[in-house]
Amino acid sequence: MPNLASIAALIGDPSRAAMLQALLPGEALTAGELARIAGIGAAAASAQLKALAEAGLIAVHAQGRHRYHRLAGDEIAAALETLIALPQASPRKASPRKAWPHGEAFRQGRLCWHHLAGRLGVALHERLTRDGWIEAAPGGWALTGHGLARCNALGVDLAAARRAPRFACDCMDWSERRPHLAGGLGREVTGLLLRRRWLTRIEPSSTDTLQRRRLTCTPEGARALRAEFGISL
Amino acid sequence: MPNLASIAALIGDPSRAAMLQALLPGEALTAGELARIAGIGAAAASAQLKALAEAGLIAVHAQGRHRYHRLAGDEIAAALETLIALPQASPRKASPRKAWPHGEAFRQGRLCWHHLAGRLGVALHERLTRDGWIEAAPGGWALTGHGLARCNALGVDLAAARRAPRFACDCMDWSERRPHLAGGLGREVTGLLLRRRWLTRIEPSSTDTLQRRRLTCTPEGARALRAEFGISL
DNA sequence: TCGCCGCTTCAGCCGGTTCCGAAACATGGC
DNA sequence: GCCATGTTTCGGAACCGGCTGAAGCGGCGA
Repeated sequence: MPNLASIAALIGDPSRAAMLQALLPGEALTAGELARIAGIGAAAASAQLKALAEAGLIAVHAQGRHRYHRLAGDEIAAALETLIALPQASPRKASPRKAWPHGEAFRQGRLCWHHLAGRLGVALHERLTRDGWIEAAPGGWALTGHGLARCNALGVDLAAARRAPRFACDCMDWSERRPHLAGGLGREVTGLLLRRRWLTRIEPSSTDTLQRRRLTCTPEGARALRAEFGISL
Repeated sequence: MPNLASIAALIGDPSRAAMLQALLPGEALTAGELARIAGIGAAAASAQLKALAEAGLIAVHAQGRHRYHRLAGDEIAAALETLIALPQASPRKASPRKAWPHGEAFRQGRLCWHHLAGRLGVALHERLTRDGWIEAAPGGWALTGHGLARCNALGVDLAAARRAPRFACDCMDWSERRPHLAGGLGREVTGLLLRRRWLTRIEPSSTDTLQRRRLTCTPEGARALRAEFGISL
């Protein structure tokens, strides 16, 4: 019952919130990087990261003298996005559908955890279900025979996708209010789109966490998405 | 940018979190009631409620010497539910699909803000879209001609529904991971189901916020839902 | 009009939390 | 083996935020 307060309090600290936002694109960052992002010393960052890990919000992976931190799962990322989207959703003066302050480009395509979100993500999800690539299964989605063939043809690493805690499930898209594809399959498909440069990070080096997550479609990507998935922008 | 931290901090205080949870069923409560629920004095409660109202999380309605407080919108309720559902979603030991601690009955049907959520809510949403009661519209859903006729036949107060900030939109259901119906229409339909006693609150007087939100289907309700909506449990 | 009740404001206290610096530990390169 | 780098632990100080109690305001009923 005290879950709500304890978890929200954990997210509510400015330093921890900055770290969590920095992890939203899905990359794993070291303790030092996170400390710099949050603007605090290494000692303080260490303590905060320990608290986040103990609460199960982030996962830690030690590699040599570095410790890589990443969000613990899709649900965490989705919950963070929901909270970030909240202020927009409280229309003090009954302003209907106020423009998202970070611009339409952010709405178009972005990384949520490490799968595709925004209009592109929702469109992809819709095509996969409607064209029979995936079908409902206990706890999420499973590939159909058709989907299996198409994924193999595209070069999606299905083995990696199956190693994820969940193979394929929905993740609510706050900007579109419809689900997009999450889980291992969502991650692998998104990775493929990025590797093929059908989608590109707009400002991967930006210090602004929101900007770092923005995705855009390349010209060849637009053609390929139409040919492979039937998505037209 | 500091939205995440400020909002989460607001929810993160134990007293405020208790108040917000108490408001989740959608009822409006007075400052005194909320103070008692949170276990703090009237003075402290007043300050906290002021902060929540200024942040746009709750709406206040003065009536005589009472001040009624309620959640400011569907999005707020949905975000709170997402956070409450989080701990379940962090499988420390990779336990797949651990049972929701509050039991299956909570998953079956419940109030989210003041519309129907859980398996029943998702089933209703699916029938309404699939049977052509509602169709996609800018910012949410609109009634079709068919849906209009059916709602009028059932006695749904559409005028009240249209007075809501949004007529009909999706709200993500964390337990089912599919959308259920929110907005004014969602509220009015749910109100109708409760008035007709097709659904009933299981323990409306419980002090446990979660228990107060549980809904169950009466025998006649099961028959009616099948006849009117084609929903079979 | 008076008194009751709900709520708000104000001052002051108290507790918790976060931060930094110093030191210790661990790792990897030379 | 030694040093540089990354990270954690410890102690102490400062800050912030919430709570209580008393007083003030406004509505309601007698």
